[in-house]
Amino acid sequence: MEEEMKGTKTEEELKNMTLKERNKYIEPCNFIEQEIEKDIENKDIKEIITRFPPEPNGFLHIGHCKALCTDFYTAEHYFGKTNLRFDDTNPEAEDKIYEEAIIRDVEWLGFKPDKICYASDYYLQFYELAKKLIRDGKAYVDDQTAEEIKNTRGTLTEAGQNSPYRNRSVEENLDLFERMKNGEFADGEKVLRAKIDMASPNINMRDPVIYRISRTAHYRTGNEWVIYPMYDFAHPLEDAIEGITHSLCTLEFQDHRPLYDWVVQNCEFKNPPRQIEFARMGVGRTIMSKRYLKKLVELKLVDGWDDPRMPTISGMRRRGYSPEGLREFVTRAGVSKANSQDQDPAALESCVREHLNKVAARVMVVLDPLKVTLTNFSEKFALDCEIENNPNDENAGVHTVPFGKTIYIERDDFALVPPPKFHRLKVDGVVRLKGAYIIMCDKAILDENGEVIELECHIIENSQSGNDTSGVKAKGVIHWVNAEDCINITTKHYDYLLKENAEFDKTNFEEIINVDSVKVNNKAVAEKYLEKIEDGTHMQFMRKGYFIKDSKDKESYIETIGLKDSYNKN
RNA sequence: UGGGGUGUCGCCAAGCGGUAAGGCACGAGACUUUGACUCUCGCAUGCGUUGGUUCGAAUCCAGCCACCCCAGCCA
Repeated sequence: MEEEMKGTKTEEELKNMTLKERNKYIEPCNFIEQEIEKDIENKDIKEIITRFPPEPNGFLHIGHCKALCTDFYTAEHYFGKTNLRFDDTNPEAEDKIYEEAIIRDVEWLGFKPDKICYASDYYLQFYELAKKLIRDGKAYVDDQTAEEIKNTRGTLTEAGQNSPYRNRSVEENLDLFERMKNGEFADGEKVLRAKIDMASPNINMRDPVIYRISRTAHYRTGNEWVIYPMYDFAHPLEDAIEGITHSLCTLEFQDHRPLYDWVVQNCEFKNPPRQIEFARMGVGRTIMSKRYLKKLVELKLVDGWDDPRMPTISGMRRRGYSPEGLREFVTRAGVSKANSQDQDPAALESCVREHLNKVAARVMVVLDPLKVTLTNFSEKFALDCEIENNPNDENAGVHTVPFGKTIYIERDDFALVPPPKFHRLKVDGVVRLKGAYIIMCDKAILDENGEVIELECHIIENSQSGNDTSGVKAKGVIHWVNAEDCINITTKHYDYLLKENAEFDKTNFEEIINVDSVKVNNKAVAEKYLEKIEDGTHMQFMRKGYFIKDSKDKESYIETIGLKDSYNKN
């Protein structure tokens, strides 16, 4: 009965319902939503609120896009909200430039946060809550060094030992913590620890450090604080303070969940957020570790965080990937708890092509030109060839290319010794020039090395595109450029960042990266229309691939991704 | 050898006791003035493994096996 009711309501009707009523009509689309559905049934939740909580210590990459989609789409599905929250609790690593890049990327991807907030917004509350834990006998100041704490934490199979400072009085702890805050101690001299259980099989529960001293200036709060809360303390509180109902994170935080719940409970929040973990998404033939992406940038092995080979959102944007393509990729990948392998880059590329095929402006560009002289060209063959701007968009219109006596075709569209099933140009063979005439090749002119340097062809009478009465059938259609009416351009082609079959394992970094992964081509010629196309427009160089003008180097065109090619594959 | 997780086609992934969705990749064909796009067809007698329960198991139970995560004053 309920099943039948699902999907029978309009957006508007659903919007006006309470979460519980709406629950009957909304179909969960992954295991997280199945859990949310149960929570809506069993708890008193008014609105689903999630958060995307990056640390501003690097640029977002395609893996973050998965988290972004999971956070935003989940909330959206339940007509809820999502906060963009910077988890800025470690002043040593964080910077404004990363914050700005993240905001830019989130926006570009099309996500609209309900609000933008910062862990540092709550520093005072964290501090007060820490004092509450101390007053309740649930936290203590530890004088041990980092080394000592490490040595008494125990191992995976042995329990840890209690700190000698574990049983200080509330008064002493309060005093010491106050003095930590006031800067009376050196960095690392003291920490605040939660008093939980040094014998817990879960190492995260063995009196975790929740506050430390650091005099590094924070990029937002400057030197206002010298004590900083640790992730495990701050994160659950950030969620609770913002009223987050579902705190979605990756699998490696599963072991932190008991601590997360401990913090929320002991700080006495009445509507505790629920942490749910899902699998990270990786992509093959690239590096996704933030640390190593940073290294690529620092060692100048790439042209910054937005190098078109980078798996960063900025890099993919510069390369010409579209937000639609990226979001579709993540959606297709799905959400699960399985520790799965990397996605095949072909899956990403498929999504990128799919969207670009719908929107790209078509233009004729010859990447590797071969001169063709049309020996019988005369005024009667003069023609403004019409080229559709986008066959997938009826409103896109056409542009024209003047036909002429001398043209360029793609070098590999001609073969002296044609392989089987080659239906492009060969001596005594015919081919159609896209939007123009069918031509026949009479002669190939070679240089002293036997390289073809020019072709002499003639135009077949009455073979004009759209008005062909010649009776001649050409199997192939090739693109071309008028030598009298073209521009020279530079194109850049990129290979994968990682060598084939190379597995990134953090020790072989320099050997596995593909150092020759950029190829610059200065020979390309394009129809003049290319100049009229606005910067930032996705283009398809017909029969070749999708390109976009480089936003950094305006003199060149970046190949976003090649077209599929079932001929050259064989 | 402690704890927390996961194992379904080459890859991702549905499935929630009634007899293996879908996407990518791949293969065959149709169409095509982009060898693109689109379309059609094919692609797990099998769900880590071994037993058990059941009329019936990928789904429930038990035992094995494999892999991932955890011993930062990082997040």
